[in-house]
Amino acid sequence: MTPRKPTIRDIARRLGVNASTVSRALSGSELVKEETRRRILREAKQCGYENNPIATSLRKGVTETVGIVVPRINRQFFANVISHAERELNQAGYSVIICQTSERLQDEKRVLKALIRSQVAGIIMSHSIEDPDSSHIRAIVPSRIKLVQFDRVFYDLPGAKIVNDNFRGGYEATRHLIEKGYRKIGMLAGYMNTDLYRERLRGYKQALLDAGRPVDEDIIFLDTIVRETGFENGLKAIDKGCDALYSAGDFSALGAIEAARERGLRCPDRFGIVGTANEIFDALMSPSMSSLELHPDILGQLAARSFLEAVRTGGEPSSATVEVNLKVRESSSGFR
Amino acid sequence: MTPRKPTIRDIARRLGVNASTVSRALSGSELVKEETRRRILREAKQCGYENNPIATSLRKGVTETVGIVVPRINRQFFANVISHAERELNQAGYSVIICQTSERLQDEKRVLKALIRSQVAGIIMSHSIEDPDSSHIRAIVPSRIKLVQFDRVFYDLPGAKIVNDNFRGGYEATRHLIEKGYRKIGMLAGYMNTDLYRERLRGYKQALLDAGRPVDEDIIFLDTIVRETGFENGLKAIDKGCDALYSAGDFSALGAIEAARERGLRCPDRFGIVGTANEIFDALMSPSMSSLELHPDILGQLAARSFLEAVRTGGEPSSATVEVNLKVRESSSGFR
DNA sequence: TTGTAAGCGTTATCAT
DNA sequence: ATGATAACGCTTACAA
Repeated sequence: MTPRKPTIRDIARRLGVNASTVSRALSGSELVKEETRRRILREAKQCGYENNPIATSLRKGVTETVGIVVPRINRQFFANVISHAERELNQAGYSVIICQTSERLQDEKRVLKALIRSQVAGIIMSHSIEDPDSSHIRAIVPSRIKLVQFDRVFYDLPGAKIVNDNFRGGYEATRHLIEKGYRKIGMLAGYMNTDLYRERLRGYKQALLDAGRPVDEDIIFLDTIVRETGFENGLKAIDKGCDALYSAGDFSALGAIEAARERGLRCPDRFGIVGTANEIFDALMSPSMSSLELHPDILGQLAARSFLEAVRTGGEPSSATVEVNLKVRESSSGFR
Repeated sequence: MTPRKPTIRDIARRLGVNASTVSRALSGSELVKEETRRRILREAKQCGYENNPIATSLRKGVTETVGIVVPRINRQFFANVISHAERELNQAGYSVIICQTSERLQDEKRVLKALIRSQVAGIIMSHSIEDPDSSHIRAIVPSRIKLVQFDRVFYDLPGAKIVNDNFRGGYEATRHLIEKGYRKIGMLAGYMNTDLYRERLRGYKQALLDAGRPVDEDIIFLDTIVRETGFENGLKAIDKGCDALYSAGDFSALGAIEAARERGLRCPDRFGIVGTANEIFDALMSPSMSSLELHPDILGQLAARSFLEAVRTGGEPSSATVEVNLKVRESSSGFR
């Protein structure tokens, strides 16, 4: 027999005060006499009272929950962002609802609607690769909800944008390959509907220009960046005379190394490559892979803090750019 | 100016019926005249009505939410379980709140309490390594909440247990090493307060016994299984004459390979190893690492379905054991 | 088949 | 400083 959980009314009755007084005492209002407050707090603790957040939410019209929306929970990068954001938010008393879109526009709409409907206080998201633009997000997310985008962001939406310094990253990776003596450097560039890939590409081009080299659109591959396409485009790049590639992803970089092997070019002697994301396997492969290291932990933390700060101040969440850094390993150690 | 979202009362008023009728119609009750139902549904759709799940939850005393509790969100294995469980649950209309314990008992208690307080319908969890036993879970989780444990489970708790066939896994991995000609096979065994490690160890021992070999407790390392301890214990094992190890984790296996290298033993010729979990890097390393492949996707799916089925039938969620399979690669290809 | 009314547990408003 | 009261939006006996 479970005796029903005590409510503020139970406490009120036992102490001969009114429920509203108990509510005030519990929520730390100034308008309660010190002694009354003490009696209430003691009784509450004593009878194991616990606030019912659902009732509070119904009354207030908002929950202490934040939705995190990512393309895939099980991608290392996103898992790390989520992990760190979750920690921050939990510490601040927020629950976290996690949703994945599987890179599908339809799913993104669906989960956003579900989050809104359950009255989350904020949404921290990285949009799907399928999104043609931000219009559906604008249409679904009401202005009262704090919106924090990270990694893949739409600049025409309100709210915070927490991003990697992708321009800088593309620039450094490419400059590094140039310095190591590679002559014809192509790029596995990713999807141009996503800002972060456009930025990495821009960095790549700028590095070439700054080194007085031509930009050859013919060796810039605007394609998905998975292992298979990395292999295919790697072959094409090599056949077009490339002796190095900067890849906007590590898996496609992996495919490109396989392509070099397929063509009998030893990496790094005859073919250099730099990937992006510094996946665990990069350091363990042979040759080990140079890669642009991102910082999902910091992104997650900043995203969470941006939201929390906005709640505290009542203002808009604030944006940030996170530094990236190049992990130099064997795969780009120089043309010989 | 946002016009307040329509409620069932708004619909009721406009149609000249009672709110309760609208509620019934929307929840698919039989007790509504076909025509009335149609009018209500049409009006609801037309005015963009959306049910407020918070009000429903307050009324019913339970939400359509499931809590998933794991030691770390960003561990590949757990991220995969979560990802697949989330998909199943979302499809069934459930939200998913994800919590991590960082392997700490205190955090586990905290998040469990938070989930209970927010009235989740079920909890899918894998307990923390720090847990001495199941008593805190029993104390916190009320019987009305469906409990589904996976991977790391306590058998003395009610509810479902979805586990890998760890005994079989440990057995197969060890038998494989025996067949490949390794003579003295040790084990990086993990934590004995966790059933899954006990089972893998049991499998290891049984395989040795079945092959007529002695079980030497001196080369069974009951320690954490991370890269560092894998290295340290790998050194010890080698110094005790081991020429092979079965490791209950891939990272510790990695450390052990490094230990072999440190001692000048070539893997796999003079030192064989089989890891566990089939992490992505296993296939990319050199030598590539043999590993016991687990199936987090299936675990996640089964855990979610077990919960959903229990809700449907009103009964207890049902348990399952998932097959594991050995991925044979270079690191165990034979003593020479 | 539909309406009435009470209530889930909390908080905000107004009055005292 | 406290109390009374009315919501928040929905569901469910019970009545009609």
